[in-house]
Amino acid sequence: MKEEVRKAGGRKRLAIIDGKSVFYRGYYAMPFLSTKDGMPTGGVFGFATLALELIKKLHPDYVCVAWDKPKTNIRKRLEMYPEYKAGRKPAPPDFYEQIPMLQELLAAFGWPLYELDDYEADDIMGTLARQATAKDLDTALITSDLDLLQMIDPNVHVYALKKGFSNIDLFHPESFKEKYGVEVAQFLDLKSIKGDSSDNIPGVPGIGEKGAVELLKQYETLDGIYENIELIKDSLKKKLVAGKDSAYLSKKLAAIWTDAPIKLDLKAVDGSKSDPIKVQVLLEKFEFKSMARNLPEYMHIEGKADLHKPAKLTVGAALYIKTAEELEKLTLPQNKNLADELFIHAISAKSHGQEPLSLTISPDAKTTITFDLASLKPESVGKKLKSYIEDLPLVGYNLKSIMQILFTLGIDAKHVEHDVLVGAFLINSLIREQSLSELAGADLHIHIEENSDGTDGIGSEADIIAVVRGLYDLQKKQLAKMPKVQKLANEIEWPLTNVLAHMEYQGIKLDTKYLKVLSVEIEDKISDLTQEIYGHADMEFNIASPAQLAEVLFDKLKLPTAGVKKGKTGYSTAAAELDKLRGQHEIIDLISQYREVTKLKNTYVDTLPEQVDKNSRLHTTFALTVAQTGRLSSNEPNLQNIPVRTDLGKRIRTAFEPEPGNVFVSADYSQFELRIAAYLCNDKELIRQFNEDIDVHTATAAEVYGRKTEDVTKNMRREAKVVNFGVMYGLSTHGLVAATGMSYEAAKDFIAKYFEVRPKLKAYIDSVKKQADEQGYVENIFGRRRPTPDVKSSNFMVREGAYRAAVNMPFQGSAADIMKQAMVDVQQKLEGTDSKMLLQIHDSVLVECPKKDAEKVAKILKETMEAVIKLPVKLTVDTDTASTWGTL
DNA sequence: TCAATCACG
DNA sequence: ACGTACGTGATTGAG
Repeated sequence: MKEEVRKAGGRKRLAIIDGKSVFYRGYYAMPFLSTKDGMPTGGVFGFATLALELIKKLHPDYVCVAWDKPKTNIRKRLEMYPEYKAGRKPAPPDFYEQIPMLQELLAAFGWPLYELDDYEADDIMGTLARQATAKDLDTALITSDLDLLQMIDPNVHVYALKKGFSNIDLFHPESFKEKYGVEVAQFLDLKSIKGDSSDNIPGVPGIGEKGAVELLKQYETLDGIYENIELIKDSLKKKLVAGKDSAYLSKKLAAIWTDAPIKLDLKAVDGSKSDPIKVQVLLEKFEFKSMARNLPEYMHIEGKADLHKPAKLTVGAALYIKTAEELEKLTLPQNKNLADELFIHAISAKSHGQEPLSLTISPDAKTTITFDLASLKPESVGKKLKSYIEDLPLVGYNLKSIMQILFTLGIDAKHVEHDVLVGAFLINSLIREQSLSELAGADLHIHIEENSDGTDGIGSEADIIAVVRGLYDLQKKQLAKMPKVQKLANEIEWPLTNVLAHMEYQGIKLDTKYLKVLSVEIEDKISDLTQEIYGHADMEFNIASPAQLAEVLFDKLKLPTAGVKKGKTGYSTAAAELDKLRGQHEIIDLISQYREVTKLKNTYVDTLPEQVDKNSRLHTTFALTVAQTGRLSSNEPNLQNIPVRTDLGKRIRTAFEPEPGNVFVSADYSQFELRIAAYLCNDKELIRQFNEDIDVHTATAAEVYGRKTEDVTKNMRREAKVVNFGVMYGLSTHGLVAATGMSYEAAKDFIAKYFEVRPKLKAYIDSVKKQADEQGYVENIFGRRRPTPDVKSSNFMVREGAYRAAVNMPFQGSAADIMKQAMVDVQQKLEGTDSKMLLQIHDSVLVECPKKDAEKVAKILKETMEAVIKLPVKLTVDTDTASTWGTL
């Protein structure tokens, strides 16, 4: 495995940034950069770019920023030479406008900014560098001001910004000499002769860099030159004599003072105090999008491995078992006690444990044993390892998938100690890449080349185990600081792993023959619809192409575009927009039908049968690390969005069937999220209504309209229902209009009234927004966190969207985790029976069981799910039994 | 690879 | 002035 560059000798490194000079570079490099609101951001951008480069490349342990205090910084030098830095133009106003942003950014990085009266940034940097050397640190000075080159020594290097700001020149003693032709120690002498026009330092008039270098090569120092002045040829001598005072003044002026009244406080400059979330939030706010996206890898997250060195991994001796004899002879290493973790990894050619390839176990850091499952007999490996693996607490990456490989060996491992994939997500759900090598790179700073096929480039099994071990150690520390999240992991996520593994492995049977018949039937329907549509359009076109369809509707048929939404590519033809045109032309309804039918055919009827196993069962994968709220998601195939709303949809569901002699039992939470909302905001009236089985939508309508329950019309109830759900999504007036067709005024009134009736709900929503603002994340009942960086966005849409998502999280997320807990409890109750949980669809579960057990199972489901958590508001579960999924 | 669309909760 | 419901995944057309 490759390692990042490491500092020689492992000395700690201090980076001191010349804040203003870096800022200036950015400011002039990107003069027109600004946010959408017109706030100039060029300087901040430059600084941020450099800051991230710095973290990425230098891995500093300590960081601080030196700042030229405007006006007073050069007071002392002016006493010596009133012309010092004369001719400098004052910074333009939009430069200073950006300073508050810079300060915010520095606060997020946790980097202190030092400025002093009478001392320039150079002096502050020089002083701190000297003190750092005394403390045995390496120092990196980051600046575009070459004066600092005089500070270079074996422990102090200068990183000089060239044009732009990601282009950096490193100066150490050798490179300095190479570039200037003199030693670092001669820097001041050089400058005292050649001067510096930018600082208005005079030097010796008439002698430039070339002449100065020649003189210094011969006489070494300024003093040396004047001591030997008689040896110098006349023309040069004349200039030197005339400029003697000027030369010595220049030397004094250019000298950096290393005695500034400041003390290097290592605690104050500790670079590990950076708050990556805050930094990300700010970068988003400043609209440095790609910078914000590419951040986490470089950033130091509390508890992570030190940035300057990759985590130390111990790669154990690898034992490879590939023959029956070797398996026979193997003595399994005994753990000292049963509490010791067993690290485990397994690979199969296909998902759900099919065609297993290898299994690796590692009881301690020195030992890894890999079993070649492609050549060994599954039963013999299972026999050897079953009780060993089942008894030990397991640690691995994606244990849900590993468990299914174990199933093929007859091993049912239930004891999860920690899963580093799920753990990484619980700690920070914003991680984008979740492969083991990405996690190793981002969190352990171990960089692994990806294989060309995109698989993990981690070579041997022993390496994989070492990485898992490293991530486990790290995440344990991180979770120790998030006790609620650790509890959530222990009590819900880890036990759920085995439950989901069984569900995925079990699969659900599909009547593929029936779907083939249905497919043909739909084909006829589609060709009929197609011909009719072509007839109306008086031309043939691709109905499935929104672009072509819009052209036919709005250009050819001249349907009115008033009120129709426009996207980037033109007028929208989405169902909601087509609805607005319904009645204007017969073609609209035909297109809607065409859409429904082709969608269902392409997505379900034709594709699901292709995905069944040899027993005609479909195996989905439930993802634990996708949905930001903590919900499960389902993919390949997605069995959480099988149609149900239309007739054709229900017919598709009938293709899902139990084995002969079995039935399906379903159980779903009624008004799941709304009940949780009632609890979370502690609205006594809403809680009462739920607990007394009152129809909450009707009751809400009655309250809002100030009527008796019996006077609530169907339409009023409908509106109330829309709002009841809408508030959990951060409903707006516009949204309500879109959903109900109410007038804008009526919708506004309704919402105002609604919150008058439910002040607690309003207060709760506001408190969640405040949390999102202030702590950068929101959490659900169990302490699961959702980071909310976008609430700081300066983009109205992004920001408001982030607030809505934040508000929704406690509702959707609490429901999600209650359901997960319920599944763990249900599984435990069904353990050892012939009843199998097959699917979870957010607020419901589907169980397959023998016909005779149906009633008993329904009772278990209802009782278990209702009792999963004790809340002031009652959770109600409805159950149903049927012989296909479509007839539930 | 992205945007649009639509299936579900 | 902006222009919306929250959370997903799969398919399709088009660049």
